[in-house]
Amino acid sequence: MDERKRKLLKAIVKDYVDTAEPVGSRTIAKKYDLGVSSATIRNEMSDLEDLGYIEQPHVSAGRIPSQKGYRYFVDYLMEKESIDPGEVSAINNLFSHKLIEIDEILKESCRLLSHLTNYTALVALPHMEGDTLNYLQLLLLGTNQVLVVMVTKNGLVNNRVFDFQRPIIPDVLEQWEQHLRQKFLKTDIATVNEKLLAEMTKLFAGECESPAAVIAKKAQVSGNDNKVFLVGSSNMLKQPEFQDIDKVKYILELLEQDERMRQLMAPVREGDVNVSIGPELPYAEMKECSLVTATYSVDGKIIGTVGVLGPTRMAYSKTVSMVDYMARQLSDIFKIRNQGE
Amino acid sequence: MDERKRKLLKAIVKDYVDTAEPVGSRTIAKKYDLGVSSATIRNEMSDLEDLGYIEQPHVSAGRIPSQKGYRYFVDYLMEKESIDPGEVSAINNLFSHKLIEIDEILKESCRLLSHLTNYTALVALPHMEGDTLNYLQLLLLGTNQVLVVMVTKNGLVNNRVFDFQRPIIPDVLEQWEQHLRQKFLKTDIATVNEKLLAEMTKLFAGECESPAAVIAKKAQVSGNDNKVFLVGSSNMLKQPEFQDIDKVKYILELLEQDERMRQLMAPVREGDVNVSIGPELPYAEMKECSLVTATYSVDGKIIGTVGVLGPTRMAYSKTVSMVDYMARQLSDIFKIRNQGE
DNA sequence: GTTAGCACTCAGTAGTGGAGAGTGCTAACA
DNA sequence: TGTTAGCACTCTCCACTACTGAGTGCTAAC
Repeated sequence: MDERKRKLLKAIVKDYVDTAEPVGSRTIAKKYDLGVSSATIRNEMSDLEDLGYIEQPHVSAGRIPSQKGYRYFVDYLMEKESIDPGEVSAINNLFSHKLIEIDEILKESCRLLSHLTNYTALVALPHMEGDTLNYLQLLLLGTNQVLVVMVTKNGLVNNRVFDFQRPIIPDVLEQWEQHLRQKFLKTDIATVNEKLLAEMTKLFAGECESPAAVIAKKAQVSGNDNKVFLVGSSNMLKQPEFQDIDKVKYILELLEQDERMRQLMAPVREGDVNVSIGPELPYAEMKECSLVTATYSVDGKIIGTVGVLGPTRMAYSKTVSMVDYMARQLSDIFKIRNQGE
Repeated sequence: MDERKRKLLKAIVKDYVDTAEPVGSRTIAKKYDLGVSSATIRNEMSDLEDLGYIEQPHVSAGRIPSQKGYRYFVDYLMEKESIDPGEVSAINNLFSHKLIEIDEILKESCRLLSHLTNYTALVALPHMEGDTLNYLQLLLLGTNQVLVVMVTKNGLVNNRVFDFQRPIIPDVLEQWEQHLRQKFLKTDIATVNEKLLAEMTKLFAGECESPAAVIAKKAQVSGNDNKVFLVGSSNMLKQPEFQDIDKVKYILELLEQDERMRQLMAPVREGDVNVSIGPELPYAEMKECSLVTATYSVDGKIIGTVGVLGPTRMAYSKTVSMVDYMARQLSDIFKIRNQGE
């Protein structure tokens, strides 16, 4: 790969991303100033094809970047693009204290990301690893109902209502509370979830009305571990490469499967933006898609992921900048929140 | 409309729903036992077309039902279809106490409805009209933070954390609590939301750290008023009439607009199943769609809506039964929940 | 090593000609 | 008067063909 080939590959990727049409040698010669004629470009393109960076849909068509070609572009050729000031302020606006719930902030981030990139945006919610139980209170609602309030260090509040067969004496309730507090306060959430059920069953011993399965579920501190927001799946339909209903149908069906999306958004590595191109993605249906993700974190601990899914023919540079910026902003927001508490 | 025309229209609708192909007179004569020849059917079809119940895509094609034809079918011809036992048990299974959160139940209902009908399912979450504040407690988290827990009669739990500039004295907190309880317990949520902010601002007078907008939002009992679950939009792509990307693109874009979906799911009338056919829907993009909705309620009060969106060429009978059953089951669930309290 | 020129390939498009489905009309029939 | 068989007619759909244009690879000259 000499310098000229690199320039050529870059030009091919750029043009193909812009036009969605296979790029011919004459087009390159006219539009991009490589200082050589189309014949030379033809020779170089032939080399690039032999090397596997570009391919030809059919013999009389131009070339399009291969997965390897995109990978090379993303790893070595892509220049960092600065984000449009209007777009920066749109993102900053979002975080300017108008929203309270973490959920809402993330949902709106997702919406905005989709809107700014014109692709499909995904945001995986913060998970609770490393979080601890900071507060636990049992409250009597009426005579036969107990409300359990649990608050974690990171500000996650959980409520559970338990129905009992006979009235609860406040003194007993306080005993229970003391007991549970001693056992679980300052404990990390994983341990709480592991042991709280056993403890509660022991305490409530047969007096609680709900079936065992319900109690089991109630005795868990549940967070947003499992949630993935997804906005703009209809943007897929706007891409010229997805004009085929069957192709796009499988993609959209996949997008509707929360579990799959969760796996897709599992954090890869911290700090950096990660780009997965076509066949690098774990689902065959997405072999013509690319995913750009970045993690957001607090205290160096990854707590969630933001991402953008589009066609492999994606505006990588812009998308990477955007996802990166959004992730950083989210990390900042959570830092501010945690300081406030 | 004599009996024979009715039978004919019914046959045309049935066949078109099954095959998605315009129905010809010979097809009817062969497949449906009307006791007359195709020539007679042709004459009758010509009449039905004059009356506006069916139409011809082009001169040498069969007939398809018009919006008026579907309307007549739904209002007068459709027979109530009993639901497949397997499907009934699938629905009942869903409600067999495995899920705790109302949210989860509704989300799963939506998912199931989409899965059973093969169309797009919508569930609008219960709103709080008529609900009252049943419980209010202020809890000290650390020294500078107050957790406000509010529980409504219908079991909606709300938590709000307020940050204060200086430590809060427990006695003061109790005073505040007494005051707020006197003012708002047993009050309906609308009034609470209207007046709680003013009251809190008065009490907390300048000591609270958050900006005014955040306090305002925190001083609201927020429910699920605005949420609409939507599952199975990719099912739209499976319909033969939606093989045209542009058509389906506009529909999917519409489905992504929460506000629009909220309006679509605004309850129409109680108890009954409502069917909106094509142009009867408020959005032009949906002129080839039909929506079947039913409300679910507690104590005769509508609290939410379930619905199924599909092509106008919809299996109305089955869909109506399904939506109806699901709505009734949801009403039952909420009744049981309320009795439990 | 670069370039101009040229033959060649192939997707895409427009035009053409059945084939088939379905109708409307007419005339005969019960 | 209502029903039916028959037939001409219309129009979509599909396959086939020819043409065009984009783009290549190769060769020979610079």
